[in-house]
Amino acid sequence: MNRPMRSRRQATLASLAAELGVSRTTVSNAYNRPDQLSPELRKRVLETAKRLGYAGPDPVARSLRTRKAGAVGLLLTENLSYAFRDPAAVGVLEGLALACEDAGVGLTLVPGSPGNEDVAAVHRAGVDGFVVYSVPDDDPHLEAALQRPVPTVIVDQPQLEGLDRVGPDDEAATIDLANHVVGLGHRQVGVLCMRLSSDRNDDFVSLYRQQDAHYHVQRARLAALQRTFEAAGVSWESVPVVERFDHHVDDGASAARQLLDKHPRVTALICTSDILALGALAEAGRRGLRVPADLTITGFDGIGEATRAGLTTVHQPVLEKGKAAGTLLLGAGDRVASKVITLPTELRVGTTSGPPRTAEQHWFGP
Amino acid sequence: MNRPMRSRRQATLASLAAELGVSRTTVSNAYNRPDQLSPELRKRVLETAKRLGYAGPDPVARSLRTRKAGAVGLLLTENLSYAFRDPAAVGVLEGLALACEDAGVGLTLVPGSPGNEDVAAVHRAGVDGFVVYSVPDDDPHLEAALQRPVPTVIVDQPQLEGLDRVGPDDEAATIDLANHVVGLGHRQVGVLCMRLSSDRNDDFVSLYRQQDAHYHVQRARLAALQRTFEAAGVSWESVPVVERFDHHVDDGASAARQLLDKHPRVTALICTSDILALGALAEAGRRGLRVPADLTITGFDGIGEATRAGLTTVHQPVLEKGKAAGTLLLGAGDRVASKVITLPTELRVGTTSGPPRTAEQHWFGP
DNA sequence: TGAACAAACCGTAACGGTTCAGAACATGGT
DNA sequence: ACCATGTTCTGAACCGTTACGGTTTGTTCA
Repeated sequence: MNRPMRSRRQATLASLAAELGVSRTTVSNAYNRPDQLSPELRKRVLETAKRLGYAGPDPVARSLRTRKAGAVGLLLTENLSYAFRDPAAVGVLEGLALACEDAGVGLTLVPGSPGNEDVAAVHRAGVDGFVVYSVPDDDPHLEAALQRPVPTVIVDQPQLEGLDRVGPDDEAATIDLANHVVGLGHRQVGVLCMRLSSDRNDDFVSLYRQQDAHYHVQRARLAALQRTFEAAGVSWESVPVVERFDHHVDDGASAARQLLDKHPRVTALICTSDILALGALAEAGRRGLRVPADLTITGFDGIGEATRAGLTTVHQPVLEKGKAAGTLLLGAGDRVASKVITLPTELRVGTTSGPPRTAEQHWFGP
Repeated sequence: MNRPMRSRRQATLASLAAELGVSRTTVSNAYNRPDQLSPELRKRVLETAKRLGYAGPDPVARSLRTRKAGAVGLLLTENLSYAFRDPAAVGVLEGLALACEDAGVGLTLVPGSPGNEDVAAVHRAGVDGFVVYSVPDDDPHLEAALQRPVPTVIVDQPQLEGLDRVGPDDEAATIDLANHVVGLGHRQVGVLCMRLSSDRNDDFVSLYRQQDAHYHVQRARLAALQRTFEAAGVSWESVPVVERFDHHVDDGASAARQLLDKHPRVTALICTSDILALGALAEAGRRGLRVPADLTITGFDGIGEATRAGLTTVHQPVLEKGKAAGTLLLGAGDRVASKVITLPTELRVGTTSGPPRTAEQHWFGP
């Protein structure tokens, strides 16, 4: 124990009132409505409180009475590290925390009971609302949150009718990016993507698995790529897509390795996140491939390290995303219609994208 | 509003009991002690609950009665971004979140009411304990937390007698690093450090300010550097130290610029964090300085990006730090003595440190 | 037959506050 | 002397739950 021993039992508002010979109401007012009692009495109350080691009204009891928990809950995907290791996710967290701080409420990370579908923690969380960040379409925790009589806001995914949501237009953004790559002349491309479903598949991805992905964001990005490349005359079936369940830089590297080993003629690697792209970049270096001369690499998100590495990517305002989610939730009290906020994205062309290697340019020669 | 309209008033345990014609105790038992009632009745209770839109016992009321909030509070420094932008801090957060998840409790980020000393949020937080991360020696929020009748664990700083704490041995680790730099032959060094006090000073630091720093960690690191370099015959007064209030890569770059502009003959830049070092690295590149041929740069923390950049740094196990804080706090219930956990650190020599430039080696020549 | 015991359920008293409608008293205006 | 107004404080109800110590009912077994 690192606290000094107080009296036999912790002081309460009632014991304080008894000690002072005043009513509980008065003590309560001393803390919450200073104008409701004389300054002298208030001073006496506060002094006695200090003497008795009373740190003010119990937050939980107060919450019960006022029907305000003073905190919003954040539901992350089952794997916490997944969220903390990606600066894009951390950015959302920061934005949300900022919004909460502004409103003077806490932000509670609700334990996800990794792996299993134990949803009890969602029911046990003393919060005034939930922000659900990037979970699969049929996530049980989301469902549990919706059962609670508090508002819920979704960030990124899933996209559900009638629910508040904030996120970018993944499809439009990806089309932009794909057009950039197509415009450079690439026709032999490969794709590195994140987890598509809750069953692990660190391997190439079938067309079916792409379309059946449980994660809306990945599904939308892949679909947008498919659409754009097919419009450019590239058969999507011929485009190798490699998936990674985990989401570290090393996973991006190993995915790039796997893809390039099998498809060495690929001239561009489109990654659905910057983290994966950074890994791909490392792998390219390891293979002695010059970027972008030998290989174009693109990311998605626009995290700081990507900018520093000169990565061509789609930047999305993650901080604003978190903030928007927070303000949306905190202002959801008496709103009647659901609200969807679409955030702007920006294609940022860096130094990792360029025309395909000259060896292949005879395709376009005279 | 994004929730369907329930009945006139939210269902409670009592209304459910009334509807069913059983006692509240029984309904409570249906949720908390299934063995205390017949399976049929329990099923009936749960079904009726679903029909009435009752999502289970109210968490706040339950907390009041059981005297368990089911969450621990995290107190960060006044500036949230400060914490989220540094992967080292995020690592601690992740570790702590992991420990909380294991224990099935939430992790609440307590709003710090930026800048001002409004400590109310600490008193309003419904939590079973506090983790205080890296705050100045006299932080009012820490003081407020200690007043609450719940255990508190400190991470990194401050170092206070009789309080639980987890952190590395900053002094020993820094001495290791300094000896490495000294051993390479550097005698003209500069230092980039983080905020030393709550008053902003983006400038060179006086000796007095170094020793009077309100942040224990920075004070310890600077003191260790001073000790080691003076032992090597370097007058510490001649060593330029530049401070940055904020803590982004750009701040490291500008600090390096400021220092090198005034002291171009410096052969090594010791930074008290990897973030600052990464900035210094960028600035060196901008100046056309080769690292380490022209300039040695070192960091502190061992974050991922630093490793990828080949930075010479001191690695500390941030994830374990957070985890240790969590387990320490969660197990603090009936402990009687305060506990201090010192984490191991490791000097990681990368490709950014080497002997000083040859031009100056005539100092040591025959 | 009835004592013993387990299973199923219940009543009451907290848990520690906030809120609201007044009571008691003083002040000032007419 | 009377009423209106304001200040300061109080009593009781209520927030939704769980802990604790019962009671009731049914079964088993000597």
